[in-house]
Amino acid sequence: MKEQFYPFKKIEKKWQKKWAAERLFKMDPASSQPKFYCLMMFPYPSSALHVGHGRNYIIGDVVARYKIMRRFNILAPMGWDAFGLPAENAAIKSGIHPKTSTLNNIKTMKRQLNSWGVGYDWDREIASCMPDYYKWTQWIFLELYKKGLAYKKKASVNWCPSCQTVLANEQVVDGACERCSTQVELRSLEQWFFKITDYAQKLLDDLALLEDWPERVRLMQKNWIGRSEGVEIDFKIADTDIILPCFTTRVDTIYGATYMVLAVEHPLIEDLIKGAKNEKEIKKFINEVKKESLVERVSADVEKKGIFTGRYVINPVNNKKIPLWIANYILMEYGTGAVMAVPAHDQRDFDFAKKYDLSIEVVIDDPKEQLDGKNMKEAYIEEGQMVNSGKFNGIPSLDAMEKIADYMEQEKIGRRKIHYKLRDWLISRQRYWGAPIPIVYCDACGIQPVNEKDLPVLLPEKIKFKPHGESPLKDVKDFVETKCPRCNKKARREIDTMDTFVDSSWYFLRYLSPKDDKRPFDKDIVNKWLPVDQYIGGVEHAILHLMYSRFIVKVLHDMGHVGFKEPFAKLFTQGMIVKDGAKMSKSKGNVVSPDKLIDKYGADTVRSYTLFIGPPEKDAEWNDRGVEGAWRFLNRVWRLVEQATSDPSTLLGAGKRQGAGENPSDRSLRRRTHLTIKKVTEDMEGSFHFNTALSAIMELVNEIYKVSDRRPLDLARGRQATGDKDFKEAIESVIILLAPFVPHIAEEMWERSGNKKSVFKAEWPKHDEKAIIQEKVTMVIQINGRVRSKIEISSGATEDEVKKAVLENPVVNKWTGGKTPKKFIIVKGRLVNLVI
RNA sequence: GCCGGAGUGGCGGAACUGGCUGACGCGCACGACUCAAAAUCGUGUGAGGUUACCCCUCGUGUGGGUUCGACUCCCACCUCCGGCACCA
Repeated sequence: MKEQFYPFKKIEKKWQKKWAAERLFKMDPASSQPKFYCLMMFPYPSSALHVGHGRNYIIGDVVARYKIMRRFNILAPMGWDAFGLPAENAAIKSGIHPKTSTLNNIKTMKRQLNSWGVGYDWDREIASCMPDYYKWTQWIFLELYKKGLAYKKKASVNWCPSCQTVLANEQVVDGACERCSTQVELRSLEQWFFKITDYAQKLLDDLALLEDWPERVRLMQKNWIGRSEGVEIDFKIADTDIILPCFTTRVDTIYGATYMVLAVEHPLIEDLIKGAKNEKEIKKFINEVKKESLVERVSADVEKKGIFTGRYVINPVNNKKIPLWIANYILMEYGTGAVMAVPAHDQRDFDFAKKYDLSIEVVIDDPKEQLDGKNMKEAYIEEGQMVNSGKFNGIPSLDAMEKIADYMEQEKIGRRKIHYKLRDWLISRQRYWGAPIPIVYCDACGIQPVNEKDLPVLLPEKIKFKPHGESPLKDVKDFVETKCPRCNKKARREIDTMDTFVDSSWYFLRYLSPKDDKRPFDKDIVNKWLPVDQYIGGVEHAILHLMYSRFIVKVLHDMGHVGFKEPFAKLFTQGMIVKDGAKMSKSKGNVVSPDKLIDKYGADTVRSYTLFIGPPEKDAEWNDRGVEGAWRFLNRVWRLVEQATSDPSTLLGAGKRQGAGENPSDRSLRRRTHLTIKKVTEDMEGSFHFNTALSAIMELVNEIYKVSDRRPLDLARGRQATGDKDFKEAIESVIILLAPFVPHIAEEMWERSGNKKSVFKAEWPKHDEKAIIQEKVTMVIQINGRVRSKIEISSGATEDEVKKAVLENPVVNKWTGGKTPKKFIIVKGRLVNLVI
C-alpha cells in the first residue's frame, strides 16, 4: 500500500539538512559568476512570526533560489534589527533583560525561518544590538559629526507622559502614543539631529535613478521631501528698522497682501508687542495656542484664530502699510514663520480675513467672471490676468511670477528661494535599549566626540528600567562618569541612545564583512556588491527606513567611503496579508501561526499557498481553505512523479498504450510545456507574479494528467518509448519550475527521478519558440463585434483564405443572409470581425 | 482638501500591445470508487431566457464618448484602501 500523502516531514528535514551541509546559500567571494545581492528587510525580533511575515521571506527565497538556478553568485544574508522600544517595555513589565528576551526571540524566529525552508548565508548573520555591530553605528555617528552633519539643538519633541519617554514621530498616531494611547505632549529638549535637510535636493534628484522602485514609493518620498519654489520677500516693520522676511510660492499675488501673520513661536514677537496697549491679551492668546495639544494644532479643520499686534509692516512693492497679526495656523518650522496673507487668492487667508473683517483685494482676475473682494464666496486660487498690480497689470499671472521675482531681485527687496518640508532627523532617544551616542561633555572643552579607538561605547547591562523622564543610563555611575577625550579631566557621557533607524540605515553594508573588527565595511567589497540588486520589504518603510538609508549612503559616498550613490537598485514592496479584513495582531486575535500549518501540511504547502494567494504587491486575505488547495496540488504532482518513476504501468489505462508517434495531444503537451516555461520565466524575471506562474504550472500538470492514461514513462530508469520524450520533458519541467517555490518536494522528486545532483544545480529550461507555434489555430468570428462562431484554420492562412473559410461558415451565412459584409477585419491568428 | 492605488462570478483572483471576460484555485452540485466515510478521480458551475442542448439577451463600480471591436483608451462621477495633511 502506498502512502496516501507525500511524506513531507521526512522530506523537509532531509533537504533542509542537505542544503545546510552543501552550503547552497553560501556566497562565494572567489566566484567568477555574476553577483546578485538579494536582500530582505531585516526583522525586529518580536515574539514570533505569523504567515503574513512569512510572505516577505518566501518571496525573497523564491528570488534567491531562482537566481541560484540561473547560476548567479548570490548573497542572501539575514540579520536582526535588534534594538528597540518593545523589548525595553517588556523589561519594565516583566523584569526580563531586553538582551535576554531579544536573543530568545531571535532563536524562535530563526527556527521559524528554517522551518519555512527559506535559506540564508547564516555565516553573515548580524544583530544590531551587539557591540561588534553598534560599535560601527557609533562610528557612523562620529563621521557625520566630523562633517557637521550631526548636531545638537533645542527642539520641541513628542513626549509621552505615561511612558515617560520621547517618541519618534512615527510612534505618534493621531496625536497619541501608539502603545498606551496617552495624548502626546510637546516638550522642548536638547536633542541630537542628523542634517538630512542638507541632502534634500540630492535625495529628490536621485529618485530619478531608482527606475526599478515602485512608482508610489518614489512619489511618497518626493512628497515627503516636499520641495517648493518661491520668493522670500523682505517686509519692513513700520517705525523700526526690523526686516521681516517671509516666504511665498505665489509672488504674483504680492499686491493683494492685506495683512501679515506670524506664528505664535516667532522669536520677534516679544519685542514687537512690548508696550502694546493690549499686551496682556496678546500674551494670553499666545499661551492658549501654545497649550493646544498636538492633535489640535496639526488638524486642518481647527478654526483659525488670531490677534492683532498693533504693529504694521510695509509691502515693499507698493509701500502700503498693512497690519501685523499673530495666528494659530502659521507654522514656525516652515519658511520663516511669517506669512504674507492674500485673502483674495488663498483660502486660509480668506477664511481668516472674513472672520476678522480684514480687507480682500483682488489682484488676479478670473477670465470667466469679474471678481470683487466684497462679494467673493471663496478665494480664487487659479491663474488669471494681473490687475491692481502696478506695472504688472494686464499680463498673465504665470508670467508675472517670473517678472516680479526678477524685479525683486533687482531691487534687492526679495530673492528666489527653495523650501523643503523635510526636517532634520531627530536621532536622540531617552531610552536604554539602543546604541549610546558616542559623545562626552566636559566642563572645560564642551561637547567632545569619543575617540574612534575608544569605540564601542558599551551599553551597560546592569540597569534599572523604571522610567523617570530621562534615559535610564543616567543612573549608571560607571557609565556616566568618564574622562574628556581632549583634556582627560573628569567629564560626563551623553546618556541618550540613538534612534534604531540609524542602526538599520547601514546594515546592508555590514553583511559583506560581518566580522571585520577593523572597520565597518570593506570599501572594495561593498563597491563590488552594492547596490543591492533586489530589496524586498513592506511598504510601511517607504519613507523612513528607505529615506534614511539613502541619506547615509550619500553621506558615505561624499566622504569617499563608498563608490555608489544609492543603496538599493531594485525595490519590491509586498502587500500585507490580512485575516477577517484586518491586519494580523495578537490583540485582535486573528494571527495565523505558520507552525501549526507547517506541522499539518508541510512548509511547501504553506509556501505555495502564500505565493498563490494573489499578486505579491497587493494585500491579500488569508483563507485556511485555500491552504488545502495547495496541499492537494502538491500531492497531485507527487503522485504523478511517483507513478512515473516507480510503477509506470499505473499511468497506463490498463495497458491501453497507444503507438508512439506524433499524435496531436503530444504536440499539445509539448506546446503546453514550453508555454509554461515561458510564462514562469517571465514572471520570475519581471513582475514577481508568482500566483500566475503557479497557475501555469497547475495547467501543465492538468495537461499531463489528461494524456497520462496513454503515456507511460519510466523516468528513473530512463526507459524511453518513442514519443515519451515530450512526456519526460513535461514532468521534468514541472519539477524544475516548481523548485524555487516548493524546494523540498522538488528536490525529492528530482532525486527520485534518477538525478544525483540537487535540482538547484539543474539547468533552468529555455522555451522553444517553435514548440509554441501551432499549425492550426482557432479564430474567433465576430459579427458586429459579437462572437458568433469559431473556425479552425492553418496558422499560415492568407487573408483571402481566411475570408473564404469564414464566408463558407454556416453560422456566418445565417447572420449575413448571403449578403457581402460591409467590412472585413482580420486580426491574424486571432479573430475575424464582420460588419454587416 | 491634496497625491497615489483599486473596483471583474458565491470567494481569492486571470486576461498579451484594444481582440473569445472569468485562466488557475477555493466553494458548491452531481457522478465513479467504497459496506460506509475520508481521500482520490470525473463532470458541471456568471445571471436570465429558451429548451430543439443549438442558441439568444444581459454582464468587468456608474453615466457618457472614441472604435469594426473597450475590463483595457478619453471625459465626468460614485465607493473602498493607503499616504500626506493649515507647508504659505
